[in-house]
Amino acid sequence: MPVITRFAPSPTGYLHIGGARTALFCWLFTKHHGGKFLLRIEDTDRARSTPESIETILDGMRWLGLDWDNKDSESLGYYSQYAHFKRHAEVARQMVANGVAYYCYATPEELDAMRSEQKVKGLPQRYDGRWRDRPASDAPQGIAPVIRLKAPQTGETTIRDVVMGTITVQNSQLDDMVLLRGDGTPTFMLAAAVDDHDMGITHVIRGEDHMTNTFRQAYIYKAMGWDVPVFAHMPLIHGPDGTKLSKRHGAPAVSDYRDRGYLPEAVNNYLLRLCWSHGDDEIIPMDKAIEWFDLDGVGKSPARFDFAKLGSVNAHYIKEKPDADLAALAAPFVARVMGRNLTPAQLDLLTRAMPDLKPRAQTLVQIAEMAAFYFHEGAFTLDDKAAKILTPEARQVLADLAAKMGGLSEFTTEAVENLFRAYAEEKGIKLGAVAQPLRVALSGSTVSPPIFGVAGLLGREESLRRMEAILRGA
RNA sequence: GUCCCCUUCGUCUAGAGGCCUAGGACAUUACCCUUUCACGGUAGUAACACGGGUUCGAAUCCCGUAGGGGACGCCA
Repeated sequence: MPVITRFAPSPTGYLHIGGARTALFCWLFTKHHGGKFLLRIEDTDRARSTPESIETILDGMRWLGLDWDNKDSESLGYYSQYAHFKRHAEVARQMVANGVAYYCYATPEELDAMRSEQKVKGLPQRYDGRWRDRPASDAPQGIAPVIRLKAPQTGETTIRDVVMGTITVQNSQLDDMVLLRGDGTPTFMLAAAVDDHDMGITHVIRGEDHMTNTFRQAYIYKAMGWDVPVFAHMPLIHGPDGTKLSKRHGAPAVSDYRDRGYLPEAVNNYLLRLCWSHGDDEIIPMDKAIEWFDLDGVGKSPARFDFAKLGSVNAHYIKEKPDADLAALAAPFVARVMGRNLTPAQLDLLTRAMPDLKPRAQTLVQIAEMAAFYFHEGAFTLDDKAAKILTPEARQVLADLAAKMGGLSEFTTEAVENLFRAYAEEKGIKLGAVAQPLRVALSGSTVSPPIFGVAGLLGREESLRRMEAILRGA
């Protein structure tokens, strides 16, 4: 039987990085087995679902390269749960007709009161089944009832989960959850089960926070006589402090990673290694991931998110990326730092500078910050450290060398370096004593890529302009 | 509170009863390389939550304890 999986986010905000990890595992599992990976947007909560949010999710998925297989077969480009609400309602009503679900007229206020009371008494907070066995004649006027599942109250339920193992729960722990709301829209509990069945999903891969829902959804399958899919619940990703990863931890959305200059291949690689491993392998490109990934390798314990490690993985993929590609990716970040877009000539310079920039950065943002000086116009604002370099001696060095640089027959990195080395040797001073003043003059800072290379890239005219500007400045 | 799950270096993990003096990666420390900063290289610090079993032998199996996480909505 071919594998069919789905990723089913609700469009009520951004694409959560934890959700992306689940999607990645799901996608990898599907690709590994040559199956189909479907995208379903769970937009039944009309009050909270937004089109912007859907676009954000789609964007995130595309950025990560997690393409779904139903984008051409659905009119919207994905399966919309809300579009199928009639089907969900029909199933709910059928369950009532079959005696496995019932109408409940309890108001939300009434249920709130019930839960508060349970909490005060230290009892489990569960629906108490007050309408479970009441005859239809008791139905009050003017209240739109919900439909609840008539869950079994005795015995136990066992589900087999590929990751979590065989788990059994006493049915007395289950309550009668709402399947259809008073307004006729389905709840997640119903809609997800019905859609998974209708879409032919063979493997339900989702976050561990859905674990307890599984026991209850199992009854929907049973009541409808449907085959139960294979369940696989992924451990959650926690923040550095061990609690559920959220806004509080800084970067909960996939878009945050793009904005911070992480490469999608690095994010995927990092995410892949959370709760899953392949021996001692750390750098795992997508093709290898597809080859190696399977659900039996997924661990049960949650993982904490570590930005330092993500940074190092990102640094690896940055070094690996061709200069021109990287320059194109970094250009918007450089533009952000400079406050204006790069000209084609500047993009070309950025590309040529990339070999010097790449090994020094963990993110595109860092590349941009480091590269900004190449495109700087006017005088630099020097910090204390840089200003301190410019002693009268250093100024003399710069003045001497500026004159010599003007006379260089060929203005290349090697020529400038040879010139400076010869000068340092001749004067009996360290190379640093000539290189640092040049660095400050050309980059405006005490830290930069190798400075002779910078001079070579900037060219004679611009290099001399910057040196003279520094010499003119007090 | 009730139920479910989890527990190897700071973090991600390897580990399927003897290969474990517990391996790798990130982080961290020192040194080397070096025109600054990085990259790279070398070396180091650092963990089987605790307590009982089972066994000739346990990080690996069992039980308990503690700690952590998750779920308990007309959210998904």
